[in-house]
Amino acid sequence: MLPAPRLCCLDLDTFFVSVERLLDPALRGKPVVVGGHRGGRGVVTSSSYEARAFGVRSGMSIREASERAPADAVFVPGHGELYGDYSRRARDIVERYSPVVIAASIDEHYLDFRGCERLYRRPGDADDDATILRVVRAMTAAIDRELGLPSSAGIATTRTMAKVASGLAKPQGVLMVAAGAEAATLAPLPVRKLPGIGPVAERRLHAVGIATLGQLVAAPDALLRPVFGAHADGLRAAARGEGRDGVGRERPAFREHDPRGAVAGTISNERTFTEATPETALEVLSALCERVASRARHRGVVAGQVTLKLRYTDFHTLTRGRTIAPTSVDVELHRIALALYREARTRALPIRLLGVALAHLRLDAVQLPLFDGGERRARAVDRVRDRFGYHAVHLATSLGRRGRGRR
DNA sequence: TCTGGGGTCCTAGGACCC
DNA sequence: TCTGGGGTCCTAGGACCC
Repeated sequence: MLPAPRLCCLDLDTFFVSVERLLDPALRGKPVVVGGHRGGRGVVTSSSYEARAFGVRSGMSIREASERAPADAVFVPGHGELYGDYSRRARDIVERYSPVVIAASIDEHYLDFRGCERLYRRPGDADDDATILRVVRAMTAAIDRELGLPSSAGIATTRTMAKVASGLAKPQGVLMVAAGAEAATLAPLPVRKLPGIGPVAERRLHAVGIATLGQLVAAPDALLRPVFGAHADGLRAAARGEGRDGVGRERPAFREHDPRGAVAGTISNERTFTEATPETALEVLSALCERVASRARHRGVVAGQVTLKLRYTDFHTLTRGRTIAPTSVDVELHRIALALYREARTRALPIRLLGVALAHLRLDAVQLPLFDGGERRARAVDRVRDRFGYHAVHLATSLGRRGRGRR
């Protein structure tokens, strides 16, 4: 028996633009570009359908978007702080409709309706599929009514198929792909529409004459194998709409930590310049370390690994990382980042980008939990550590870590 | 298409240990 | 001293996503 379409991808339409329109209703109906001021530097993070009609797309440079967008288009830098709030409010609504909700990104949630059919059934529903479809429509209507945000949803037998369906449903639509209809739904689509096929894979496929997912499914092994090796079979299966069921794992940043205190995810901060002088680079490096250290402390974690990212003006990019005794102290992180920077910077070319990333995060036994009074204490701990070193301050419970933390 | 900033996941080689 | 194989950690790079 075929599995029923019960996995749902709920996607907020042109999310950043929609939030900007809540803040400024005058933006409604106009071409809107979020990401920067007209003519400035940066890239488009979101554009309205009116702007897309002129060829403005996410990821495009603001400069190019400025050339394409009509005169009445509005460019806004965006309100990054607010998007997370609206995302959480959308999630609160979504959670009323399904017991299993996974946040995949700021504007995308996955829901699992398996086993919910009977709970939601109404006399008028023709069958279980109709029940789920009605519930999902009610959910997007609630998001629109309560938050004023448009959204779309796809419902299918696999998470990937649901994602593709939500894209096909936009704007403000709901599309269910019936069990068994996956391959036929995907076949006419360009290969790029399949999650997992990015610019590189797309280029390689085009090079061997494959443009659509239907062609990918039909492609002989001899054509795919030289290009994708062992991935060829998986790629073809994905293009047929086959995949694991279930909604997958929660985003690491939202995931619970494991019993030993390890925390999933990374914390990073980077900055792009047109061309940085060595003095600027050093100043920025210090600022980046302060930022990631501060964010780590607010999350109540220490980092066991620091990675420095460096891009030269010719776009050659390299990373240098080091495993360290876990810390979230600015000066400690800065000392390591500086060493990595000196190690990485072998060329005389000016620098285009600098980044600092923290990984191998774990809960900080010293400053947990980090609420109101806790934050003041953490700051005090930081001050002491800055003067006397990390190991100057430890709770009894964290002393056991010291031996293991050292190399 | 002259290219931000936040991420996740995967691969692959080498070190090191048993 | 030479020869293994497996497991795990570390590091660098790259593809991809929103």
